[in-house]
Amino acid sequence: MPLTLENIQQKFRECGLKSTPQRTAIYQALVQSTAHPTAEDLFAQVSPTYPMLSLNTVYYTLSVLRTAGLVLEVNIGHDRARFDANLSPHHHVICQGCQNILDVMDPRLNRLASPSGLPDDFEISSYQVAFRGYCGACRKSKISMTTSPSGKRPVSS
Amino acid sequence: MPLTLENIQQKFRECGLKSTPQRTAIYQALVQSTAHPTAEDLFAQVSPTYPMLSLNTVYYTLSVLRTAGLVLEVNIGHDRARFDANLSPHHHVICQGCQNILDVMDPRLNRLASPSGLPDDFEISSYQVAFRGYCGACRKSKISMTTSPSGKRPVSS
DNA sequence: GTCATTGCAAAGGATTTGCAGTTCC
DNA sequence: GGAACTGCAAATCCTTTGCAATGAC
Repeated sequence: MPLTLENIQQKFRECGLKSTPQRTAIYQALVQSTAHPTAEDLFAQVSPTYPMLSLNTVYYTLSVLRTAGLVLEVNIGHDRARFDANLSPHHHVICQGCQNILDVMDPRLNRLASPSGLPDDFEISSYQVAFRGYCGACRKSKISMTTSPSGKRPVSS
Repeated sequence: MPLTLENIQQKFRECGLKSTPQRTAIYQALVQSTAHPTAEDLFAQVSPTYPMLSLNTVYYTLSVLRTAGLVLEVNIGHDRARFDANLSPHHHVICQGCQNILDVMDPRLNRLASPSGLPDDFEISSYQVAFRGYCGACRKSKISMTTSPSGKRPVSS
C-alpha cells in the first residue's frame, strides 16, 4: 500500500507525535527510500520542497521517530548514521565499493540458533547479519582496476 | 602462544612495516585484549609506558595496521571505532547495557547459506553476525530498574 | 494557551591533516 | 641518507545542545 499523508499523520498521532509538514516529509522520504539514507541525504531530498528546513530538524526528527519506534538506525561501520523505515526483521548487504546497503529479507536468516560459548547469563534479544561484498557495477570497476596495467583506481566520483 | 616482542617485530617486517616501540606497544596491547578497545582505550593503556605517545600516533598506527591486514575495525553502531587483532573468522555479541563486545567463535555461524533475493551480479565475500542483548550484570540492573517503584535508572557511573 | 517543534548558531567529540623534527633501516 | 614514523596543533566532519520564535493541538 502506498503510504498516504493521512496514513502518516495517523501513525504520528498513534505515537503521540505532533504532525508537522517537515516531519511528515522527512518520514515519507524515508519510507519511500530503500537506500538507507543519512540525515544529510534526507535533508537534500526534502530541502527543495521545504527550503526553510534545517539539517538540525532532520536530526531532531529522526531521533524522535527512532524513539517512537517508527524508524531504525542502521549503522554499517562507524561513519555517519543511516536510517531505515523498514521495521520488519531483515538483514543487510553492504557493497564495499559504493557503500550502498541493500535489504536481505531471506527468512532463513531469522532462525539462527543461539550462539554457543556465551556466558550463561547473557541474554540475546536480537541479531543482525551484515553481508559484505561487491555489487555488479563495483565488481566491474574492480576487475578493470586489477587488469589495468597502471594499477590505478578508476575515477571514483 | 604468547606473542613475544620478536614475534611482533617479525610480523611487522613481513608486512613491510617499520618497527618502533610505540607501534609495537600498541599492537601488543591490542593483541592481548579481548575487549575491542577504542583508539583512546589503547592510548590510555600504552600511555603510562610511553608518556610521550600521542593519540594521533595511535590513530595513525591503527590505520597502518589495518591497511596491512593485522587488525580489523569492529564497528558496532556508528560511534567510536573499535579494533580487534583477532583475525580468525568470528562474530560478536554486544551488550546493550554496557556496550561491551564479546567474541563468538561458534563454527556453525561460519556456514550460513548465501542469502536469497540479491541481484545476480552481487558477490558476497564475507559476513558478520552481530548479536545484541544484555549481559548478566546489565540484566540485573535492568530488572532492578524495572521493579524499582520510582522507575529511576540506577546510577550508571 | 501551552508545549512540542523549528531554525539558527555555537559547542562537542572523534578522527584526519599539515608540518617539522626524529627515528628506523 | 631517505623514507617512514612521531608529536603537536589546527582543521574537519557529523551530531548534539542552547535558545528564542513559531506552530500544532
